[in-house]
Parts: sequence; structure tokens; C-alpha cells
Amino acid sequence: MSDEDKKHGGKRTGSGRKVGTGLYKEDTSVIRVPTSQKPVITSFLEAYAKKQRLSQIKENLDSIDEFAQLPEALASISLPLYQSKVPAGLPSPADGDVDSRMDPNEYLINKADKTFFVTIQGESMIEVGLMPGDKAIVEKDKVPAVGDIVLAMIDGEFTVKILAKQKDGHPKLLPANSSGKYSPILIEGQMQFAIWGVVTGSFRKF
Amino acid sequence: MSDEDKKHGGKRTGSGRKVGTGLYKEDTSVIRVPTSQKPVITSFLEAYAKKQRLSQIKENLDSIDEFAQLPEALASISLPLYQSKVPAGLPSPADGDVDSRMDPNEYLINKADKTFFVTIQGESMIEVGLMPGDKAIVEKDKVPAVGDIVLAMIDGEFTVKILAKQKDGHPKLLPANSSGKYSPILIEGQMQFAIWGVVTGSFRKF
DNA sequence: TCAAGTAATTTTGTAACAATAATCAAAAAA
DNA sequence: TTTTTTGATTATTGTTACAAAATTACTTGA
Repeated sequence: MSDEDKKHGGKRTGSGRKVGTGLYKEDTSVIRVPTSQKPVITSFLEAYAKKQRLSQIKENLDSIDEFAQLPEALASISLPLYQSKVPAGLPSPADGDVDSRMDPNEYLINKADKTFFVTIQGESMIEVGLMPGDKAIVEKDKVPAVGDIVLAMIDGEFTVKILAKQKDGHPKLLPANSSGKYSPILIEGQMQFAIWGVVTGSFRKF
Repeated sequence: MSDEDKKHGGKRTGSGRKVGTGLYKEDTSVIRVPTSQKPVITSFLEAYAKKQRLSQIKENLDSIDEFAQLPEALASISLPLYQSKVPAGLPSPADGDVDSRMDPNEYLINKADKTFFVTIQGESMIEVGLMPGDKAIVEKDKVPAVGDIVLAMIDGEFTVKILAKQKDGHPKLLPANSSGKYSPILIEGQMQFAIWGVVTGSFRKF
């Protein structure tokens, strides 16, 4: 034929658009919705798409905040977790851990064999959200740092406080209650003092 | 032919399904959504459908359910629990004499298939110990009572507040923050309002 | 008159389609 | 050789189409 077949190559294996290059960076599907709610849902999805976009950028930004290795996968319950910051009428899973399911045990407890619970007694730690009756999660082996919430024993009494340091280097235990009802506890040389663990979390029932 | 044309009438004007007899009592359309968000959206739509249904019967103050999600098996960890009352003796959290053992999942979650979590956003509930970032445990089916902490949806926005009643019987949502930065939310007839569940507990990591 | 059968019509979840977008590799140009 | 262009290939995405189910009305036989 007259046309001299200026073809540009033949097979192009591996070519073509890549998966995950869409708006949401994931698989999509089609659902039917009431028309009046369509704008609500689309605005929700816009927010979601934005979050996905940002999270990808962040991923490419060299993860700084990643000390702490993954704990070995154990538990597997996981209930739905929604972030309640809702742009437009839907529980927005966008933000942080997204729509992930969550297992409280797994979330809260790192090393089961080094962990125990204590019941909070007074109101001295109320400003970090520890109310009387709350269960504090204490991890025994964790090295306490200044600023950590710790379970300490002072002369045989246990208490949960914030660990700080005095000028002379001795430890100091601070309450988290600005009412003035609680005072810092200054640890002196002759006192019996020990830190039993670091409070890594808490939980409560209403 | 053998068949003697047993026709059952001809025209049936006015027959057929009536418009507006669908789930949402309105027109629908089709949209494409990220698959991972499909359950979130369908949950929302179920609630919406229910609302449409109820609005025909002129009901008020209903609790909306439907968040259904598949639970697995609960991971059970039972760890020692100490009442930090702590008698002078030295308990050894590591082993031995333990007050009781406790599994946070078991302690916190009553009906796994009716439970989900939301992340607390603002400081409006700080005085009941709900701090930003805390995970609130929401139970769907629980009948909300005055005084309960509930997850409510108002005109498409979600919020966690204390349920109360106005003098005229309409519901009212109270913050738990006396700083004055947050005001009670008065629910009026024309507002979209639904209670999605009762907050039965919370947990956090430090 | 009543029950069962048939027709008419809407709803609804999903498949299919076509236009667009993204990506790769060969070809052409520099 | 290096860069740019071009075409091929495949994914995404909004919309349409379709078939099964649902709902209502009408007709007919008992």
C-alpha cells in the first residue's frame, strides 16, 4: 500500500497508566445515592481525596517520626474508627489513621508481659486527662524520661505523677492540677523512691 | 394455534410502582466512590433513609443506628490490675500477688458488633476527661438518657456532648467545659438531629 | 365479591461504555 | 548521544444501560 506504515513500535509491556494513580489512590466502586445527598457525599469525598493526596506527599517526605518499630502483629479484632472531624455530614475517616479499624488492646498495649494497670485515685493528674477511677496503663521496663507520666513509689506509697528534675539533679514529681491543691513532691536523698513504670495510656468506662 | 389467547386485559393506566416509594423517597443517582469508604457512606445513607422514613411518621428524638461493621474475635489480654491504694507492703507487679486481672477489651467493650470509635477533636468535653485525641467508645444501640455522653449529628456535623433536655422538651447538648468557650447547643425542630450512639468509655495513649 | 394472574411502572445494584488521563517505549529530532 | 515527540497501552471516572426485584393496578375466573 502507499502508506509506508510508520508505526511507532510494537509491544509496550509495562506501559499504560499505573494502578493507584487515581483521585483516591485506591480502588473505586459505584453506588447509588439519593440525589439530594450527592453534594454532601461529594464534598466529603473531596476532603478524603485531599487527605489521601497529602498523606502520599508526607510519605515521600522522609519519615522523621518513626522511632518505634512495629510490634509483632497479634490481636486482630478491630472495630471501625472514625475521626469525628466531619466536614460535611459524614464521619470523616480522613485524617490520621483514616478509616482503620482499631483494636484497643493492640492500640494500648505494647508489651503485654511488662504491662499492668493501676486505678487512679485522686485528682492530681486531672489536667492530663487522668480522672479518679481511670485505669492507667503502666509499662514496667520503659526508661522514664523527664516529662513522662510515671508510677512512682515514695516511701512505700504509690503515686502517678509527671517526672521532672530539680536543679540539684534529684527527681521531682509534678501534679497536673493547677488548682493549688497538690504540690510538687521533691525527692531527697534519704527518701525511698523508685519508679515502677511509665504510664503509656489510660482507659475508662463511663 | 392451540393457545386461546388468555390475555388478561390491556391498558392499565395508572398502574405500576409509584414514584417516591423507594428507600429514600426521592430521586437517586449513581456516583463512584473509593471502595474503602463505601461502608462509611452506606452507613450514613442508612441513617438518612431511616430519617426519611421516620419523618413521614412525624417522630422526634430517635436514636439512629446502623453503623454495622463486621467484628472479628476479640483479642483477649488479661493483665494485672492494682488498686493504687497500695498498702505499704511491696506488691510486685511483675508477678505474684495481684488484685485481679483485667482485659481492657473485655472491660471496655460490651457489644463488639454495635461498637465503634471516634477520635475526640476539641476541648469541649475536657471536664469529663475527654481530651483531644482520645478515642471515645460509642455503642450504637444503647438508648440515650439525659445525662449520657452521646455522639450526635447536627445538620451533618458530628459532636460528642452531654445529652440534656430543654424546657419545651427538645433536646439540648451540653459541653463539659466551664471556660465559657463552648455553649450549649439547643436543638430546634427544623434542625437535622440524630443521636448515633452513647459514649460508654474512652481510651488514650500518651 | 375475592383471589389469582397479568401488565405497567419504578427502584436499585451492577455491568458496560466512552472519554480522559497517565505512563511507557519506540521513533524522530537535535 | 541526548532529548523530544508520537503513538500504544492501560487505568480512571462519570454516565448510561440493563435486568432483577418491588410495587401497584387492572382483569379474569371461581
